[in-house]
Formats: sequence, C-alpha cells, structure tokens
Amino acid sequence: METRQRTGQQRSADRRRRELLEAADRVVLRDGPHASMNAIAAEAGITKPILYRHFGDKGGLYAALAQRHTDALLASLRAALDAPAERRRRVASTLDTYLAAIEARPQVYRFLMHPADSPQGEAGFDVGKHSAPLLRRMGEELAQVIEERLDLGPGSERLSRVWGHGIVGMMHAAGDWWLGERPCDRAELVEGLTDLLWGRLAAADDRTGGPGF
Amino acid sequence: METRQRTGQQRSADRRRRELLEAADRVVLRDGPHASMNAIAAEAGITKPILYRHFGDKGGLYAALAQRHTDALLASLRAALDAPAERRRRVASTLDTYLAAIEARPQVYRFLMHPADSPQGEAGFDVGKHSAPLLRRMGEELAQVIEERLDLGPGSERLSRVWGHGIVGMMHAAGDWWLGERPCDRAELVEGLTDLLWGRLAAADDRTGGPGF
DNA sequence: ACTCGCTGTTACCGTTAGTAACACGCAGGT
DNA sequence: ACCTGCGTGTTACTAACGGTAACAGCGAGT
Repeated sequence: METRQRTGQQRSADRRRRELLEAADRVVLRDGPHASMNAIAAEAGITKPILYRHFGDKGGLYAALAQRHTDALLASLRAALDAPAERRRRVASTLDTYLAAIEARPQVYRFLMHPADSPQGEAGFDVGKHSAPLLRRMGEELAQVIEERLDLGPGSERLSRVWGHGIVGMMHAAGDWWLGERPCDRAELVEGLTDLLWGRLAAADDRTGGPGF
Repeated sequence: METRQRTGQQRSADRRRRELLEAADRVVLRDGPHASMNAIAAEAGITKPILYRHFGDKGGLYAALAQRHTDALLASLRAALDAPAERRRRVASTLDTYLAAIEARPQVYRFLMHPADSPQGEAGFDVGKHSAPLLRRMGEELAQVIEERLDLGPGSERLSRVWGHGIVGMMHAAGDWWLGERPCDRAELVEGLTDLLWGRLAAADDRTGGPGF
C-alpha cells in the first residue's frame, strides 16, 4: 500500500535528489573530498537538514555520489574488456581506458579512491571494509571476466579473484603514482604494465650477466 | 649557538617525545586511526597542548607515528628482497613477508594505509600527494632493487619504477582484499600472485578451447 | 476542509582540532 | 641569593564540523 504510492511527489523527490547530487558533485570536484555538508547545502541553495533527509548521513551522500561515478567508469572498463581483440590488446586497452579516465578527471578519481572515513568505525577488525569500494568492485568485475574467459585449471574461481584484485591494484597504484609525478606518457605506462603482466619480470636477464644465483 | 645547546633538557625532550609516540601508538592500535588527540593525551597521562608542542598538529603526530612502522616494515621487506635465492623465490618470499606483517597487525596496517586526511587539504590538484606514503616508499624501494638487479634494456629507469609501483599496488590490493575476506590461506595467495607476475595470464588457454576467437 | 508528504527553516547539541594564557620547576650565569 | 630561560604542565577557550530537534508553509488527493 505505502510502497506503491507514486503520488507525483515521489517523482519530484527523485528529481530533487538528483539535483542535490549534482550540486554535491560540483562542490566535491571543486573542494575535494573534505567538502562540508554546509558547503554542499549552500551550493544547492538550501540548508543541511534537507541533505540529511535525503541521504541519511554524510556516508550516504558520498556513497550515492560514488556509485554514479563508479558505475560510469565500470561501464567503460567493461566495454574495453569485452572488445573483440586478442588478449594482450584487450588488457592494454582496459588499462588505457582506466588511466585516461583518471587523467581526465583527477578530482573524481581522488574522491572515489580516498572516500574519507566512516565517522565511528566500529573500532577495529573490519580492515578495508570501508576503504575503497571502487577498487573492490573493479577487482570482482575483473575476476569474473577472467574466470569466464580463461581456463585456469582447478581452483580457478579463487585464482581468478586473486588475479582480479591484484591486477586492479597494480593498475591503481601505478596510476596514482603516474598521475602524481607524470614520469612518462600514458602509452608508455600502459606498455610497461602490460609487459609486466606478460611475464617480462620472469624473463628478464640478471644485470650481472651470469644466469646463476 | 642555540642549536648546539644539548643542555640535557634536549635529551629529556627527545625521550619524552618517544614516550608520547609510544602512547599514541597504543591508542591508535586500540581505537583505530580515528583516535582523538584528547584520547592520545589521556593515554600519555597529559593534556592536549603538549602533544601540539611536540608534533605541531595531528598530521605531524601521525607522520611521526607512520614513519616508525614504515621503517620497520621496509626493513623486513628489504631483507626478503635481498636474500640469496633465485628470483621467483625472492619475489614469493617478499610477498609473504608483507602479507604476514599485515596479517599479524591489521590495525597498524589500516593506520598506515588510510592515514585519515589533511584537515584542510589545500583544495585540490595534489592528487595522491597525501594519500599513502607507505605505498609510495615501497614502490620506490622496489623500483630501485629492480633497476639495480635486472637488465631491462633502454629506459630501464622508468620501466623499473613503473613495475615497482605496479607490483606494490598489486600486493597491496590483493592483501587488502584477502585480509577482509580471507578466501584462502597465505601460501595460496602468494602462489597465485607470483604466478601472475610470472606470466601465467598470458600463457593461459582460452576457455572456449579454440585459440583464435 | 483535512490530512499527508515533501519542502524548507532556525537553533541547538556533542565532539573535534587547535590555541591562548597562565603557572611550576629546574638548570646555569651573574 | 637572584633572576632568566626553557621545558613541563594546566585550564579555558574558539571555530568548525556532523548531526538533530522543532517548527512552518505548500500542494495534491480524498
């Protein structure tokens, strides 16, 4: 009875929610993840309690905000991952897609990867639970693709998840470092990472020349 | 003239600083990174202003605290990295050392990897500058080892840094996920990651059987 | 006319980082 | 003996933040 209202005010509320999210987006992109609820409310032309009515608390707002961007990013990554090309090309293209995204909008990236903190984090053992949902989602996504595409023998379900999270972490950390220092252009970074994934670390010669040791 | 005092009060001040750091350590390990300055001061048996006299601000305290732990962790990683064994064994052993460390003291790990936030972060463009110093240091450290040990041909300086940060990121993300979900034991994770670095992603067969597409 | 649900407000609370302003004690130089 | 400097410590405060009443208007459906 009460869930099937749709009285027209519901639609208005949804629209309002989207407007508030867009205002929050502007503020967060301008001021970074430390934007205060007051600032966001001011940007939206209203005051705090309305934000709290819509999103519960700051974590709720940030979660809603993050989901939009993660959904968008994940969609484009999925496209690169599913493209009809040979494996190495797909991997390189996915890396490039990710790096292009964080290069184009570093503020969004920073917000997604360092989403502040839970206000009273249960004191303890849930390490990484609130850390970076985007990383987890990307890892799981990639794991799924790996598992359904590759034949990894027994234990493939676990192994694909290890690889998924590992590769995503590699991409993330390298991208973070690259974005901060800009030591080379994007293509070079993509090439280097792909080489790494393709076993060049194991294949490289020792510097001393002799193979032993 | 004034820097060469060493009046004996200096030594006392240094000792005091260390005591305060240890108290802060206890609190952070007990309460997580959200520990308040008041709580830390109380644990040390004093009040806030003294902390501020010693460390400037919360960021200063946290930086000092982080440096101790990162130094310790980096030292043990260096040991594993420099051990006299074949390359794959060294890599696996380094991964295992890291994972054992975060497994043994997840609180420390959480503190180091998610070091709260700068209180008024300069609004903007310094993406990742304040993010995770430990990750950066590990990346640079590994890059150095890679560069001085491996023959990567031209551009080896840049490539080794790409790999250093990439591998560290892989280790970090996989460890974070593993610590949260515990999907397998440590040895299995180490094996999976080492396989990944050894090119098993490139070598694996397609699931559909046919190699083409 | 009346209620329901959404809009919005002002004014407040508790906690936190950070800062005066003040006071004690203990060295050393005169 | 006296004072000066410095490190120790305190209480009491500010400013900002997340979050929460309590209250009021407004438009649509019955």
